[in-house]
Amino acid sequence: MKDYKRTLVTCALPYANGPVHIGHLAGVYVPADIYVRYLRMRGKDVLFVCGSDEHGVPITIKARKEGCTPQDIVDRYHGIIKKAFSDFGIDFDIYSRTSSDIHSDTATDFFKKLYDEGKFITKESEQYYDTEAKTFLADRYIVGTCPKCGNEGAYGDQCEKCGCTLSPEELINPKSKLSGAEPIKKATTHWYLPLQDYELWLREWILEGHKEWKTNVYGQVKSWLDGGLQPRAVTRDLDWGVPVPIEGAEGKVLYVWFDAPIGYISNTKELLPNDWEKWWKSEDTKLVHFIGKDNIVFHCIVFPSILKAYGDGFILPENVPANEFLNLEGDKISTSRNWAVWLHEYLKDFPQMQDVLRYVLTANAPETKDNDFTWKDFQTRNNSELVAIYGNFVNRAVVLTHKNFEGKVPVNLKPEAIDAETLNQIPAIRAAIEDNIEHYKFREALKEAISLARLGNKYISDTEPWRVSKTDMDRTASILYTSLQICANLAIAMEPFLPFSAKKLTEMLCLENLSWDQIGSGEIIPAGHQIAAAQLMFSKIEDAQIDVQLAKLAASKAANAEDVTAVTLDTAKAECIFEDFEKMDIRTATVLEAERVPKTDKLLHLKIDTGLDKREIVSGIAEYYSPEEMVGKQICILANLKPRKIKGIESKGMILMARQPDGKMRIVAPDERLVNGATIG
RNA sequence: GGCGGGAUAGCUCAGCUGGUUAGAGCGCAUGAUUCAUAAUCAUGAGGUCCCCAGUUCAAUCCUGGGUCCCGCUACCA
Repeated sequence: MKDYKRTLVTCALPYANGPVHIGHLAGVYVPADIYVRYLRMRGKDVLFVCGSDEHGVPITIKARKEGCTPQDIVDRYHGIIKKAFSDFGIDFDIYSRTSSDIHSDTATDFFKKLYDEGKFITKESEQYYDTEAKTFLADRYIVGTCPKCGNEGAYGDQCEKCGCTLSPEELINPKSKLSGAEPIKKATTHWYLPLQDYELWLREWILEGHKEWKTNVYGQVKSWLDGGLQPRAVTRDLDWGVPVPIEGAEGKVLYVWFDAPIGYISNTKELLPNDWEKWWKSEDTKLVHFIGKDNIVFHCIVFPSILKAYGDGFILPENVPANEFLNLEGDKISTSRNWAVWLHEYLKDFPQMQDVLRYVLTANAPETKDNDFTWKDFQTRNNSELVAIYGNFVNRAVVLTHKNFEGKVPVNLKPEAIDAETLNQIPAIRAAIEDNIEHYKFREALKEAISLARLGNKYISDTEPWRVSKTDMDRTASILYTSLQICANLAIAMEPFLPFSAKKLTEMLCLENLSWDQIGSGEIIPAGHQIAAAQLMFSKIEDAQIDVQLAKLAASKAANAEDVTAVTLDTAKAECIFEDFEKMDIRTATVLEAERVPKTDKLLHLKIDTGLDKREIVSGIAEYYSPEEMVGKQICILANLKPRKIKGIESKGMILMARQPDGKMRIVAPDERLVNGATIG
């Protein structure tokens, strides 16, 4: 392996439109923090960089909703997020923000250089434009009726009621969120980074050069590369962000995904104005990006391509250890559904128990696949691992020392073989911890570290100092001497994982300035050294505390269920006149034939008898009805809807459906058999 | 439908380039112990390694097909 002089560690910039939850912590920040703390304990030169990602459309939406400015929003969440990280011991060298001036300058410089050197291409496209507000509309700024569920408040990119993804063109009756006006299509020009130009280079760099990357990362990159890369827009029509530094580009900003990763660089610059370049432009700097799996493409394809295009010696990541996702009690974590454990709330309910969460999230980290966080597991791991194994061992050793030697580390008067045999196992454990951390396997590394405490418990059980002390104080001295050395080893080995309790342990042992290299030594604490009174590092978590958390989640779930019903039933539509209704040609019809549209999941291809004619309809009901049960069914259709081609089939009309609170669609059919073609009115 | 990831003990997960009785932690059972936050230590029970076929002297691991779960993506008038 290459010998690097320093390591630059970055964490995905959290998006400043909400607080952070356990999923963020488990996937990105805790593993990165372990890695950094480990390197620091080893005396390595490390820089740990992060910050808030503060641009982009969702923040402007939130601001509008709350009647404040985007800056107000990001100021609020930047503060909350920064505090949460600091409270959990995630000690960045700098946690800055992309709304800073230095970031704006850096991102501008990147864009300008690429622009000047002709690294972009421009494309003109038609996008929705609000003539009253005189601005182009981002997808999120367009609302209309969802074509799938009829929700009138669907956004241009997504309907939050049925959860489907949309494009603005799909919305029925699109309206601008800004002015309420009906938007018009207008041409706009944007700059694109032609990623396909970097395809060969990316292939060589990652597919050939980094086969050791995690399978999920490698696989995803390969999938993108094999699928062929497309030019990617790097600008947007928006007024919140870094302005595009070109004449005639007023009202345009850099796309948030262009500027956000540059934030790693600008934050480094902010911290080290004169010295930042060695972290970004020296071949002997090792760059590691910690991210979640949703960010793989940006960190492995887009950002490296930007750096490559920029040139000037910027280094590329040596690894991108992306984690999978953490679920909560069997369901996906969701901010909008309030299905999450928020860090600031956790600390209210479990004050001073950061390490317990750090432990559980690491022991059950989603390193190879999505994992589930359950409160029951949280409780069990705390009680039977942290309390019973780690905390208990330390407590045994310290209490016995006070009982027998007034809290002074005894002299190793009468060593026996088992002492050395026990201590001799520590170097192997240390090596395993190191190897696992260096390969980003933190779950396994933690297990090894905890095994030190297991070793200690076994040693005490085997040597029985409480019994020996009745007859042989010299031997007791050696046993406790050895036990305390194991405690000291633990204090060092656990520091990267559980820094708060490691600090407690270090204080209990009255030690300071420990370094990683001491792990394996049987002489960390000298004889005669006074240690402090025993204090508990961890305490038991009772069922009642867990029940409170489960009740909280149950309340969230109940609130959501009600919400869904309310939204489903309540979206009253605007008044219309009889003539509006009269335009609709709604009729009865009977399904003659039905089959699945090949290569789709949701579409049925139906042939129906409308009385007037026999025609074909494509309908997205395959999830709810099989072709067999559709044949012969009488249905109601909107017969004069403008035909539209779906998957190459001309669909003439639309079946009337009713959506149920659970989201499923049911056919609205006549109560009794009617003649086909009867108009409904 | 396309692509990627996953499926191994009751639970959460390891298993490197195919090779003797498939591992760990928790949980469970039994025994020991009482210094310690009813903690610890020992022993044990638990597995058709998702299914089918193939390659091989040999498959949890490789190949093909299938099923189920997660993510991205297409489709929904």
